[in-house]
Amino acid sequence: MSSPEPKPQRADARRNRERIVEAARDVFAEAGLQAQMDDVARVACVGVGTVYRHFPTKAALLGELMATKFRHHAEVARRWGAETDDGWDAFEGFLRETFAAMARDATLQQRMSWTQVGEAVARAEAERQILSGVVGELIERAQAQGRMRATFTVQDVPALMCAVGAVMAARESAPIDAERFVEFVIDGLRA
Amino acid sequence: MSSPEPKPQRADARRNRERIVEAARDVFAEAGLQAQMDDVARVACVGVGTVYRHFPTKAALLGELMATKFRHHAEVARRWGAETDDGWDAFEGFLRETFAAMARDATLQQRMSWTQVGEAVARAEAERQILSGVVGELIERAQAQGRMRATFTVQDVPALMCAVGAVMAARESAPIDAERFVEFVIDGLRA
DNA sequence: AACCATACGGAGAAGCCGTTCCGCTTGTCA
DNA sequence: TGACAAGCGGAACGGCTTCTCCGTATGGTT
Repeated sequence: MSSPEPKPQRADARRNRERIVEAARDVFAEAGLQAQMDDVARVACVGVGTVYRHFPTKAALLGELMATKFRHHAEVARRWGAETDDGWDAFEGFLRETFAAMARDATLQQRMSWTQVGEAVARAEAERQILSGVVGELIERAQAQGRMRATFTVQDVPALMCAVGAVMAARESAPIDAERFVEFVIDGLRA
Repeated sequence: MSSPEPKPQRADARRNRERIVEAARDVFAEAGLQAQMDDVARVACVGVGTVYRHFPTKAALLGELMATKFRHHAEVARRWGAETDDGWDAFEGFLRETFAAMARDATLQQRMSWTQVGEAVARAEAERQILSGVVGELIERAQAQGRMRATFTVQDVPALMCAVGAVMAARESAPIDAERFVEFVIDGLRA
């Protein structure tokens, strides 16, 4: 339908795209949203022009990062769902692993609810829905087995992510124990 | 020692300072941190120069806002502590009232963990410590009466604030039910 | 009323940052 | 190996925002 063969990319172009995404992940993780495109380019050892060839705007680059993140989280959820029979254990495993991943680039995670990032999130909408579906199944199973609060729903997951992300991001500029907070959150979900 | 009589301010200056703070509260609450100093000036019906006369930088203005907020929260905590004998009820009342206040200007609250805001928070450090002291007493009482988890400490309060603030701020750009989240949080603190 | 220190207004300087543009380089394919 | 499309680099543009500067206005005081 859309593009049967979207045309092969030149080898260096593919390599550069890769580098840019990696650099962006590092740079945004460290400096937050106010990191500049020039920084991304420099870290990727590439000109700004090249960055813009691959991602037409900053939001597009951010969008790619978010999509990647959602894909990764969905993968984690799927794995726990497949490997663990107990519904609650699967969900708890997923949550802990995801939170740990967030700790690494909490800054980006926190900013997901931003003005400027609104557009970026929109670009990752497909991935977000997939993630939501997978996690929803985990939750249903845990509740069916009576080990999770019945009032908790998939719609609450973004709030959780948001909260934990904010706490982790804040940790850098304030003496906050994010791990303890995570324990409170998880405890609060048990039946 | 420092300034026995710091010199009286001219009446118009005092009036303008007041106006600026009020305007800043409104403007930042509505547009978040990216609101401009010009906006504040306009809403205050004052020139930018006047804003800068009273607050040498944007961070200083933000700092004043935070200090006010901390003072207010401390006042709320004191009131609940004085009027309510049951330790848990006092703490819960304080939390709920504070969260409700945060809902009104969640944007500002969330951004408290920012690079640029780091400086602003530093300027409100004194107020933060006072607040911390008052809330600490509430917590101790609730725990002494066995109605609150013993593992919870005053140091965890910023995390709570941060988390709830983030969720409330995110609500504007995503379908998140902040009230439900607040219930989870409070439930998680009960003994 | 007359004086002047204090305070005001707002144009614009200074600087930051996303994005564009175009001359040059390089991978690819015949 | 030569030709050319695809891709690259990075100077510079333009918009936006914080902060400065200084001529003007005004509250307070004598």
